[in-house]
Amino acid sequence: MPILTRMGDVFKALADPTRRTILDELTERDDQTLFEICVRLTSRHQLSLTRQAVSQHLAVLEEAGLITTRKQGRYKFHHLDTTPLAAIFERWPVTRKGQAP
Amino acid sequence: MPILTRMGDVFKALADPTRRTILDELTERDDQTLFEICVRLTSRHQLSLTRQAVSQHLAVLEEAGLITTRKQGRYKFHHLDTTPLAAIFERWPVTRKGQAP
DNA sequence: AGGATAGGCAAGCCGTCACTTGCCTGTCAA
DNA sequence: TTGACAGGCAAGTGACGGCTTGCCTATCCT
Repeated sequence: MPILTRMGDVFKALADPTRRTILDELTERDDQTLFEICVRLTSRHQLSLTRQAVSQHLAVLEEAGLITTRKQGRYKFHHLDTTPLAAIFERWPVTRKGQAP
Repeated sequence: MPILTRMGDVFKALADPTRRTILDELTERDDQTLFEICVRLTSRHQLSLTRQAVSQHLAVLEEAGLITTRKQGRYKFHHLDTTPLAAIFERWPVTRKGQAP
């Protein structure tokens, strides 16, 4: 798994609303397993998805560098990593009101 | 054209590499017309696209609130607006090294 | 050992999206 | 006023993405 992820992968990963919800879930509670994420997606976000669907979403997020995984026994924990998002602001600086043009 | 744009529209707009290149082009030189953007996409980014293709891309970007348009005679100028990007960081704070956990 | 649990692999379906093609509207200059 | 220029609308096509289904591997607990 390459440390340097392509910028397009980050945007592609963020393009799907389910994947954004997964990031929300990991923001609130980090280092969850695949099944934990499945359960919380259905119980808290009214999303009924197959385990494989969530697994594929997690693969996309990992390829984008937005999450890292850690295997421990038969469990695989998913850790949120928001550092790739910083590249967005370096590319297009956000102009807030009161800033110099 | 609503001022409040859906968050999903922003990510959908950023998902396409051509649209990201258009944002780059407007970052470097703001308030360009459709034809100017077409020319600069082909001459500076080796992208050969139809005028309609670029027009549709601009429509997506405008719907996402990332660009605003201003009609003047038969010209239509496109102005970059990066303020919708700020919502990304408010949603998932970027943790840089040296920050408190 | 053996069943239950956590996860992976691969093929197939269907909707969405990017792009093209063709034609139409509005504006400016000679 | 007529042609050239800037842009818009709409239908059609091909490819990619999200999701499912079915089956397989690995780890843990009696």
